Amino acid sequence: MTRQPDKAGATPAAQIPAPAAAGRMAGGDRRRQIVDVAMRLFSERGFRGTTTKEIATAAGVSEAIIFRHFATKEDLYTAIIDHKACSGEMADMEQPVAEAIRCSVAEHMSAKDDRAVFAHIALHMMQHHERDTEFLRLLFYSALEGHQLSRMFWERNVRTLYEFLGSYIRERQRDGAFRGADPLVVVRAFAGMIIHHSVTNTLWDKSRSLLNIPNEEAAREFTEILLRGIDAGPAKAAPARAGRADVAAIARASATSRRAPRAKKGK
Amino acid sequence: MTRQPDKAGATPAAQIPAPAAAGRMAGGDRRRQIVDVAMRLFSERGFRGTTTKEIATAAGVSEAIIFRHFATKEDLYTAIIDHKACSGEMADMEQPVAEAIRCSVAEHMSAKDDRAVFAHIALHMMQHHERDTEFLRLLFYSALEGHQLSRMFWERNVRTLYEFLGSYIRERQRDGAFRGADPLVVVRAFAGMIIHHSVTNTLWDKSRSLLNIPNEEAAREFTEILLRGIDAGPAKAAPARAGRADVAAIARASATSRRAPRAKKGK
DNA sequence: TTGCGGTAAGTAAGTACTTACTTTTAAAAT
DNA sequence: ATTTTAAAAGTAAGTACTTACTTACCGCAA
Repeated sequence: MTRQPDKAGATPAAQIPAPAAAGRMAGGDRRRQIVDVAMRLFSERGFRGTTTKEIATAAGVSEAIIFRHFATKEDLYTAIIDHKACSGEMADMEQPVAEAIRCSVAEHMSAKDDRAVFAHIALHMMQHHERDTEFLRLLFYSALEGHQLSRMFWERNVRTLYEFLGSYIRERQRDGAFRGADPLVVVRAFAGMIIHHSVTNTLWDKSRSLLNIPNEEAAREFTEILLRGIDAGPAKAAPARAGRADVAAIARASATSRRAPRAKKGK
Repeated sequence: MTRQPDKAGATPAAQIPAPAAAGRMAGGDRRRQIVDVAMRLFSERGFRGTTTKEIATAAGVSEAIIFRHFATKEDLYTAIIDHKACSGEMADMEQPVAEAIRCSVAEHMSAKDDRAVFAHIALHMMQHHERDTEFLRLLFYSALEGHQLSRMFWERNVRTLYEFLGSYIRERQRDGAFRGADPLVVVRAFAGMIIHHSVTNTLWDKSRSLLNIPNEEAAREFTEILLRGIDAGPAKAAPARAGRADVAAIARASATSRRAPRAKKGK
């Protein structure tokens, strides 16, 4: 098996996607364009999987000008973070939560219209994910590759969402509208439905071959499940206590048989 | 900024993690060991981010040995898939669903003990994810990098889960135990809670700083939310119809203002 | 003695980053 | 209005090193 001349057998696609801008550009514009191109490529192939040459070609310039604008490839990444964190007036990274809050969710909250509150948040998140697939992929690559972006997003966004929704749930629990349950677990359940749905759609089932529903329907159904799920109801006790005991039982059982396959090499 | 002598400033960790086996090995053993090591490294740094040199060093052999066993790096990846798909009697890739089905879930199903059914599946999946973090990361890298592994897993595992749980839900709907709702959406909601919880724990919040609960508790609460969420109940109509109409409204509203930022460069 | 597990030392094509040099542009000096 | 100037935009061709993969050659047990 002799070596093939073009070694890019792995991913030959997206090689010369857009020679882009032709003429000379003002410094700031070029810089922004490079960040834009880099973001796209990093989201497609990851930080390690993207070469500075590819970025240069896609931006329609020589490699050297990338290093005129950014000292290192690493710096390009942090530039992306800055760009996302504070690009003008619409900070992308705070959009999903912050905008949702501002945009009418707050009033629904004071009106205690639970369905409207949760459905709005769900729909907003889904629409955001659908529109900015690039960013979702970037986030996952970032988490896997251990870059700052994911940590920053987690602290700024996810934490905020948990606190925000969590405190609303606590309030409604005090109202007697929701049953007693750890609000953070409830938020995780809700966020899980939404985010997993988005991730599935953008990462695994792009063709929607398994499940193809419009965002509004998904948001409505997820909200319905969650709200019925945490509804205080007419003091209805959990019918089957067997389930609980049983879960604990199999937990114990399989905890013992943990060390079976992976014990082979020291350390 | 002069070039540093060791350029590995990006990720200096895990460079010489395990020189591993010393002496000569039988062909088959060595092969399996290499696959094992490669799997670990691919899950940590991705396919593109892992060099054959690193794999060789971690396996305690020279690089040439790797290419004696596997024609290309790509081949190593497919070997991982084969290893996962049909390693002896316990096919790892079919474990989460298939084993859960065999192991007592089936009886709970025929007994129509919904809580036991869902809690068992949830707990089983979570435990599997927790034990095999490596595989979870591998799956995500695979999805992002566009390798076969993720597609194969999706077809073999996720599809099965959806069909399996979906048909049970349909059955219970016919029984009048569950309210009418798209079973696939319900499965997505449930799987979302579980998988997002696992993914969060292994990818984003490893320290559990946001939410730290044992798997059994998470499984129990997620099950509770889902089952109450789809319970047929005493024919209780959805209280606030406002939520539904409203969701459709904001969907329409934001659909118009879609093309704002990303319209700049042609393709 | 031969087949197999193993290695040292390549090789060609990347890979991040530099250097030395040319062109464009826009404002200050004439 | 023209010339000067100088900063900034740009390039071609490196540099030092990595990377996937090869070749030629060991040593040892059956």
